[in-house]
Amino acid sequence: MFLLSNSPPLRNSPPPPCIPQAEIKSCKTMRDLIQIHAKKIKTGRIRDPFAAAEILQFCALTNHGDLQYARLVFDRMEEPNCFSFNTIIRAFSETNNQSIESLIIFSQMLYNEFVEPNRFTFPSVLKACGNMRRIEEGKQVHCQIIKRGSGLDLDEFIVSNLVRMYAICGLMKDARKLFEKSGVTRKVSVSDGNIVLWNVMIDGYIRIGDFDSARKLFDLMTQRSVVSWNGMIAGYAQNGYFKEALEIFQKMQLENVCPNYVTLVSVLPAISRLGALELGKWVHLYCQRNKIEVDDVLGSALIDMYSKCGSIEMAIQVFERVPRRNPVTWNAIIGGLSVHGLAIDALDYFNKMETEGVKPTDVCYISVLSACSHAGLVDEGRLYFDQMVRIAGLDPRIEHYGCMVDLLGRAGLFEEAEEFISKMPIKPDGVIWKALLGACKMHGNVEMGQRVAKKLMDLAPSDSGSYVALSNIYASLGDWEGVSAVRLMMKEKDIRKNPGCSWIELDGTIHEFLVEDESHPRAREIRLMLQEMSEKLRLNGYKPDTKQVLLNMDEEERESLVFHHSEKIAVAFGLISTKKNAPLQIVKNLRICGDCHSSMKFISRIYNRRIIVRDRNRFHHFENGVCSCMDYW
DNA sequence: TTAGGGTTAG
Repeated sequence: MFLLSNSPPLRNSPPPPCIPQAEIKSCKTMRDLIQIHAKKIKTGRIRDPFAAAEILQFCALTNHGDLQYARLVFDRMEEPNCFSFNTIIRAFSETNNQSIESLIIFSQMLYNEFVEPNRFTFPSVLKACGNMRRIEEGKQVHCQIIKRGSGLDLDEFIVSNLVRMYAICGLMKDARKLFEKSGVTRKVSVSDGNIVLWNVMIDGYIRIGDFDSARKLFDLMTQRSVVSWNGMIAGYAQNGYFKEALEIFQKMQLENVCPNYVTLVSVLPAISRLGALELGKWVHLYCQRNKIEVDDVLGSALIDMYSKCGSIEMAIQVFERVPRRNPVTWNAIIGGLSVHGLAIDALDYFNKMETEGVKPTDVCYISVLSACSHAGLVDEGRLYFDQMVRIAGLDPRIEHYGCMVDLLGRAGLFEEAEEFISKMPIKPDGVIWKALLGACKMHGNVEMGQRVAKKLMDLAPSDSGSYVALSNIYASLGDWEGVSAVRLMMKEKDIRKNPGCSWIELDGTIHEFLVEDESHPRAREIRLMLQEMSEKLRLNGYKPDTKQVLLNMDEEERESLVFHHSEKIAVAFGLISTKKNAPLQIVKNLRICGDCHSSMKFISRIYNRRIIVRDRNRFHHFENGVCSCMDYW
């Protein structure tokens, strides 16, 4: 309900004196405001432009306001002054998807003979143009600024918003010109207003993917605000430069800059991807010590961090304490349980979510189907897929089809899987065929394996994955001729296997290892540990599995090679660097190999260690000679 | 004024 006067304002009678401002300042809700507004309409005081402007400001710009109401207040103003125009333009420029209103009102302002846009008008108008990526309108506004003179083009707010507009639209050359013209690059030190300009430029470079230029500017800054740090961290983290994101985050601590809410939400995904649990725990503690509220967004990031860093127990704990849960929060926990192989729990949480009235999203169904597939729950998987389509009315995406093919393939239902693919309304991608190929390898289905590998090779001729998988199928059946043929093909086409890489975090530092890696400062001790491990494992009945080695070498060399796989080096380093019985956590960029998987089982028993390996697809919790995946991965 | 987030098949 809008309490707006329907009677036309009396033009000739002067408005009564304005009521004290404190009345509106004490408003806490729209309800309070509406009461005062009604009173002003009744007494005629609304005709005082200052009183009306004050009402407008509350509705348009405060947290408890209502922009729709503000628009009606503005439209009813008989002669809106410059202040009111600026207020409403600013309010719309800051509201998602409504920036166009700012431009419409701005053009009304240009036609209004009683008001002139001023230095407070242009920043918002430029912001609106930037938000909508309307560079043509933006350039026209830029012309207006120059044409009107009065030093508008030197105003720091206008300049920074001009630079922002060009930067956000990707026109970095124009942004750079203005940036350099502003003189900030010539100043010895960066002052509180200039930082904004630098930040805007950094953000612009990151948006166009020019990380070198962004970093150069960042490094040149003699003073930075938390926004400068956040910009670099979020930029790196969202574009896959996880190590760089952590490096900046750590540099930030060294320079005694306090991270804020945005910093933490931005850095957590990088921590998750790298599996840096210690750092993740530090972030969580930092929230608690500095009273940074763990809301649904930060909570989701923490849940994801704990689950991706191997601590599903902590992920559950954070989930239970989050004050409100949105679909992403639910997805984070369900996805976490799923990659840890806790399919039943994942399905329990899914049901809980539905009971609480939260509608599952398509992303959630991906986690649920993936959980079913890893646990071999074929019937449940079929049921959920059906539920998603028929009841939830969601269109399956390629990821859902991928899960289903994986589910059917792992269960050995080859015909059903192939038929499923043939009926897909979307063209199957490489991942779909890889899922089926993986199933062929698992069940030794050479005939289908060859066909699928051929399809994959046509689809992505330079991707080593299909060649490696086909070679592994031959190898698992002892067909060495087949293995050599694939090897020859790879050699002819100069296709190389992606190098495996594993890492382990100790005291907040990430130690990375490649196969046969000797580059670590403690390489000698690691080598001795690997020898000791090899002897102890053999004494306990371990037999090396060298089937998956692609290279042409004799058996002894093959055995040595598999024993120097990156994940084993990481474990050896963990064993010599941590206290007795302490759990070890390893992250690997590819899937764990069969030999490493069986070795980890032995190591967990012989050395009495819990070993958690996160591979490309999921978690393996090794304890007392058993893996949580039950060898089904 | 500037940055503004989290979840996703193999």
